[in-house]
Amino acid sequence: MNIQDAARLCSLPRKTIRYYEDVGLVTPGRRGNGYREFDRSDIVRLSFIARARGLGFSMEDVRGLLRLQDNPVRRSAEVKALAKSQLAKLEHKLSEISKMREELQDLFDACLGDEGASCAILDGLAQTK
Amino acid sequence: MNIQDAARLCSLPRKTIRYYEDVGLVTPGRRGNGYREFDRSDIVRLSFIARARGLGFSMEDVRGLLRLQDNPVRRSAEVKALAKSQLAKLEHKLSEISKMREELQDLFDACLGDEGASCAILDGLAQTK
DNA sequence: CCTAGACCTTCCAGTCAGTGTAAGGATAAT
DNA sequence: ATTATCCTTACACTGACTGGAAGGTCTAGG
Repeated sequence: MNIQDAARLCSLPRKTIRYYEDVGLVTPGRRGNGYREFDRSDIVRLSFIARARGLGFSMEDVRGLLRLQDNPVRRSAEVKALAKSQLAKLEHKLSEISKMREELQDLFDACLGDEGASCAILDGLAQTK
Repeated sequence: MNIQDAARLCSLPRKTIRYYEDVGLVTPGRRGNGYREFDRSDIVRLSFIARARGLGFSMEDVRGLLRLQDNPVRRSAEVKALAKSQLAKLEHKLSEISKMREELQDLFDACLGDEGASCAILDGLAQTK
């Protein structure tokens, strides 16, 4: 299977698949003409990566997850620890962004949004508290 | 005032202040010896940028906000429009990350996290749905 | 006057996870 | 044979900084 079909099957851009090969996450075979040849196991691996990235895992973490996935004597506790750390990161981000939204919403609500120059948002940003 | 004191007053790393000058957001004066000289208005401007960045505005947006701040005949409606778009971005991010967390939490809960190799998290990532 | 340490400067490279583009080779359909 | 669509590599760029090297300046103490 060529890269285009692989891309369709794992829902990743071709460029991204080449990049993942560059950084050593996948090693599809090569045909005589230099074309990459993707088989079923490459697609499974790429989909695994895509899903892990979709949960926000860093490339470094994905590497760890793949290492565990490839290791038949892994301990699921180790996987769970990675997941826990990632959950914490997601929750941290959520609270950060949620705080930003609240602050911005307050400024937004205080701003008249009319044709005048006076603006509570700019005032809020400029204030030397 | 030298850059170190400026950095303290606006709560930004020195490196970041130099970067903001590089990209044209601030233009502190220069002394005879080549050192930057920050005055009160530079600090206000840097704090403005820091606060806007803290609300998640992109550098591009910050540029727009500064342009409006500098323009005495601005319409506050324009500022409010920027804020609205930023609020929408924050909410989009929140829902994305919230979805990630939910999915990951489900896998996390299903994983035994013991000394065995069987792992619901890896299975969830590997499944070819 | 000299020196040590703490400032300051510029410039270049690296981060993360890709994405865009150019130049060129291979294959498939007509 | 031609055209269109694939495929390849290599390099540059993104955002928003951050780190480090190499070198100039300033201040305090001896």
